[in-house]
Amino acid sequence: MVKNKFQMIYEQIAKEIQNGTIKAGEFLPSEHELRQQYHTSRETVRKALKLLSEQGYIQKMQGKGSIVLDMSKFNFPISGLVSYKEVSEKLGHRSKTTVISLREIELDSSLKAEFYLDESANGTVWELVRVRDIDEEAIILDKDYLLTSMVPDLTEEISENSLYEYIESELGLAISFAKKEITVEIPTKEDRTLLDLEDYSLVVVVKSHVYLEDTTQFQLTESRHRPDKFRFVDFARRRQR
Amino acid sequence: MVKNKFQMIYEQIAKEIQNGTIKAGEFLPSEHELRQQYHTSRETVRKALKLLSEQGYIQKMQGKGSIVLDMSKFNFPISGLVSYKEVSEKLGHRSKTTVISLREIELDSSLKAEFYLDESANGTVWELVRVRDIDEEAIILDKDYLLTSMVPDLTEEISENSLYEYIESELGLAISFAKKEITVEIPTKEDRTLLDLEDYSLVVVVKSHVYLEDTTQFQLTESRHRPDKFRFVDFARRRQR
DNA sequence: CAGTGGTCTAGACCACTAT
DNA sequence: TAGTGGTCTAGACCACTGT
Repeated sequence: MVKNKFQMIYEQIAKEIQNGTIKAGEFLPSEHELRQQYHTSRETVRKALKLLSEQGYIQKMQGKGSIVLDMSKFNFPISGLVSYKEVSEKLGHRSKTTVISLREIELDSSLKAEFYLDESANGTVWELVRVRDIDEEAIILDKDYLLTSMVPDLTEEISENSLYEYIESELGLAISFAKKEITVEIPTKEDRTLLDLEDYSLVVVVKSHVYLEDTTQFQLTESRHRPDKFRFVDFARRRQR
Repeated sequence: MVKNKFQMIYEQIAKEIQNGTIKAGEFLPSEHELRQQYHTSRETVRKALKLLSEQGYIQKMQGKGSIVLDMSKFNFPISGLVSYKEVSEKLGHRSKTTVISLREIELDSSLKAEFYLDESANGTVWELVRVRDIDEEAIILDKDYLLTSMVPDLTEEISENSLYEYIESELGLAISFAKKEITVEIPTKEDRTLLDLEDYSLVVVVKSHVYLEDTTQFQLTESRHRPDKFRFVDFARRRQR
């Protein structure tokens, strides 16, 4: 699957930490030892350790070694661009996705602005509206806009499964980065109609601009959550100053 | 200040991007050229570019080069562990911090759990309560808990300025990483008393567990925001699968 | 094809931590 | 002092992009 040596080492060690083969609080073998174990150079080992550190698996300490962190304290960070399907599978939620509507619409001014397109641009986007049920309650309203120029064929069936899977595996597009913005807003009529909002007077809105490897923006997602069920967890490292 | 070559290169290029010396959509010089410009090796150049890429300055494209991204689209991500003072300075907000209370309290069960301490542990923590005014309105309630064993002396004066500055510069402690959690809750009486909540029936709560380089947890922060003023922006890259 | 970035190597020297 | 991670080097080969 992945052929890079440093990715292999990363995955191997990550697995050992998840297994409990190496426990929180213990030190990894030194970079020198890992170099021998994996028959590789030190820089390659260090690339793997850098990844582990960024993902919150380990903490590197100069002069001492790399200690394994207790990731159970961090319970599943949702950061780092993961799709709803990937997250909910990890959590083992009883979730269901219903496609409310899927249609091709003309780019209007507001969409052009969101896609940073020129006002003179024209074309169409897919507008996809989905509701996520968790434990039999309609909790999340997902509104997606995708440029039809990049995703020509989209069906309700694909939308019920994972968009990302289809885009990455079938279309071969490489999703690279995103800007996410979390705000709190007053529910729209659509929110009230489609979600089980109970008495809540606000919804949490996660707006994402998603970009491909070639820096073209191809997706805009607005994820509207019932506030009591919303939870965002992030693991962040402080940059050296 | 920073002596590492790759950090210097990173800062230099970052500055040129912020200046507009290199504009969004343009390509950086190739790694080969940068190596010559900075009289260094290619791996060192690559370390700098890796950082730029992680921070959202550039996008690397194999076979083509490194293109400068339009960061104005991302307007100031707040992720990556930056203190309130650092953020509000960047934004140029008219903000004011008021210390409501600062006292030393015994660790109770709930705090021990938050600090992942054994139930048999004992000791004290600083409990610091501050209100942040933005444009003359009380918008954010910050509740901090710091282990007194690590931060023996804390004064109201320090608390009004930046805690992090004091901790890093004065105490020489190295803040390394944090877990952040964003949820939405019903306001407490304290929230209602101290904040200008208007008619809002919910507050956004950002809870952070902050760790030092040696992996000891030393701070717990609960930042409670009036929902209409809350905004969290994040730039995330998708990990290769 | 030439030019670009991606991976990997073997080795050097430095800074920090322990004993 | 020995062992650890942090930085830097010079070079090799590969994969991808454009012409």
